[in-house]
Amino acid sequence: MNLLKVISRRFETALTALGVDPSPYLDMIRPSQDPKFGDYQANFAMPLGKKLGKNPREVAAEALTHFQFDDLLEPPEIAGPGFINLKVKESALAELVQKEAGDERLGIEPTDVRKKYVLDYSAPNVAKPLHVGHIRSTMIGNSLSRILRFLGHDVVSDNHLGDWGTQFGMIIYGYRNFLDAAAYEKEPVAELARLYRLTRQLVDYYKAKEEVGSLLQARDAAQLALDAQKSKCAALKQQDEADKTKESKEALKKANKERERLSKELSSAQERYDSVQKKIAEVEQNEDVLKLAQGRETIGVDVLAETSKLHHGDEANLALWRQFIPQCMTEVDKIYNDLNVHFDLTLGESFYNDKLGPLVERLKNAGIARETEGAVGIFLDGHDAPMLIQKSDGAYLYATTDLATLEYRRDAFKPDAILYVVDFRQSLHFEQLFEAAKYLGMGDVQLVHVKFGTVLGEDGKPFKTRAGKSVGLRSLLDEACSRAYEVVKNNDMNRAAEDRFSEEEMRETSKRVGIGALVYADLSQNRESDYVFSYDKMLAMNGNTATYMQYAYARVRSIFTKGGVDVDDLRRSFADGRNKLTFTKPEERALAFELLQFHAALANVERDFRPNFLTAYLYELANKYSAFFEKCSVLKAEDEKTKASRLLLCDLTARTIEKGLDLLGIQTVERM
RNA sequence: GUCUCCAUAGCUCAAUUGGAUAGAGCGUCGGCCUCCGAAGCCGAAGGUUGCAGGUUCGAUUCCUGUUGGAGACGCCA
Repeated sequence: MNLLKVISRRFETALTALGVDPSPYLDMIRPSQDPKFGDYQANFAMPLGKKLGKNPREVAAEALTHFQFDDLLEPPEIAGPGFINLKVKESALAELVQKEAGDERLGIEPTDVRKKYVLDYSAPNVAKPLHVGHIRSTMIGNSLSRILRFLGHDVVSDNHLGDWGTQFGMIIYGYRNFLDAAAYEKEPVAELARLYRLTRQLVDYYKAKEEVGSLLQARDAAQLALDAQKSKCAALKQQDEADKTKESKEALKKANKERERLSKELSSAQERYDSVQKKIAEVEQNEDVLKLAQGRETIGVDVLAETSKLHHGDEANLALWRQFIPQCMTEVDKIYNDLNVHFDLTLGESFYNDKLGPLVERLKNAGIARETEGAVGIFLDGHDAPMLIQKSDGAYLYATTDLATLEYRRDAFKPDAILYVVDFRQSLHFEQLFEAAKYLGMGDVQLVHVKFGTVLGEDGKPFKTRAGKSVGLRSLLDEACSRAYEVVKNNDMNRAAEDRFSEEEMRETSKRVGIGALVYADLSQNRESDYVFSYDKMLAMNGNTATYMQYAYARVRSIFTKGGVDVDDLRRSFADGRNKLTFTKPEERALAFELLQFHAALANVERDFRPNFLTAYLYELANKYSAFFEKCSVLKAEDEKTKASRLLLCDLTARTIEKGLDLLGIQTVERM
């Protein structure tokens, strides 16, 4: 039940009766930010008063004469410049909450504007291990998929794997040249990862050797420029001290700014130089690797050749590729399993391989794409550079696959909307892609780049460990579980011996708690902002965390266990009128009202594709429950009626938390 | 050089899209377990929302300028 919607509809009637078009004003009815202003507030009287040239308070009063409220609300109050404060009647509130408690779907009716969504998320490059950066796309997409489904939409989730790029050229090259057959026999995934890293290292090595000279020159040039600017600044400073005019001051300021810019340029040139030096040193200081490097000056083009052969249907390379893919996927799938992530489809880039050539031909023939400097591109309105869809060597690009994917999805699923849960740095690419989609006649499909920010290290740069390697998702998950294990075990020690967890229960519990914390930490962030990675923050277990909600849930469950409550009978007793929800303390009412806001929270998520509206709601709910828990004894309530009433609030709270967490991909535990 | 995004408490982040006194967590300080689970609760301190203008009944939110940070910008994905 979305109470706000009901109230909105009634105001729609009231405003229409006033003779105004209600549509722009209905959004101005919203939950109050402060309980002293009631439960909801309507803010339309001020702009409306302005428009009608009347006193806003009068407008409010007039609207209220047409507003039917007495079954739902206390008499509305007009406050301040013309705010209308609304408070839900206790009897109505009790009735609504009872209804939700008796409903499988917690009172949330499936939407009446059912849409078909294609949801594109996760999309890792399967040749490489997943790292911390992959968690955002994966978890945001996964929770959106669950939420949209629950709201009644049709969702096709598709994992657009990177299974066809240069990385496979690397692995194939590595396999042909560096394979340790015994290791491959024993642990194929680890060996493939090693081959990838080694080949990559050697490619980088020769590239670095090629670049090192010019990078050194660039650094020296930057140094010279900076030195020159420094003396210029010194001269200008002397000048200024002598003249002390406005002009001399300006000139000095400008020169100093330029000096700062040059200084930054120098450090970035230095950084680039150091980075290639390091790559060279890493190879040359390791005898074994150096030996492998010798005589492979052409490894860069050789790797590309392997990739190209694969793309052009070379049987030997295709056979290797078919052998590698499932091996690469075992580890990825294991992580998906741990994270409670599912896909309806997994159509990687390779799936579109044979569609690329014909697509480019069609676009050329239709005059949408044309040749430019040997390559083929689509020239788009509002963009200087064309979107290239074929390289001058004939190879296809990212954009080509994306266009082919777009067409395939249009034809296969006929979606109303396609959502791409992808890093914000690809904004421009999607702008171009969506623009190009119009040329393909897809103007009626809603295309959304659900963008998210970068995971940063403590230095404010995209996250890397000190060794320069990104934190693997596997080790992050393991760390999450082991930290949770400590806490769970510590708590368990305080229990009576006969109540303690078995080792297996302990492991399962700490897995749910640890991974829940990790997932929640990501989803509770506004997806558009970058965030700084920290183990302590990602794996925290108090405050606004999944653990807090899981804890609230476990406390409810423990009341039911301890009280020997038959939940089914409890629910029935309200349905058949034996019991009735009543509020004797303010904490009960506050909790009941919060329970009613679940639908609105999900609607907010749907509007902006932002799961953090749901986490914020769950936190608020668990918070209200904690206050209720402190102030209202359940099992030792004053009388049986109050006890039953409170038990129902507990039951609905637990179910709402469980459902809410489930929609985020997080599991609950009965005890923790 | 062009374009995009960001700037909120000591730190990390919110703020239901323009609403009333800007909220949490962590950290700091002080209270609360003979009482359904203290992974909790209650309270205190902490803010010129980067800066300067503008729009209006009302601005963290919209506009202009400015400073600082991040990112993207035809043959990578």
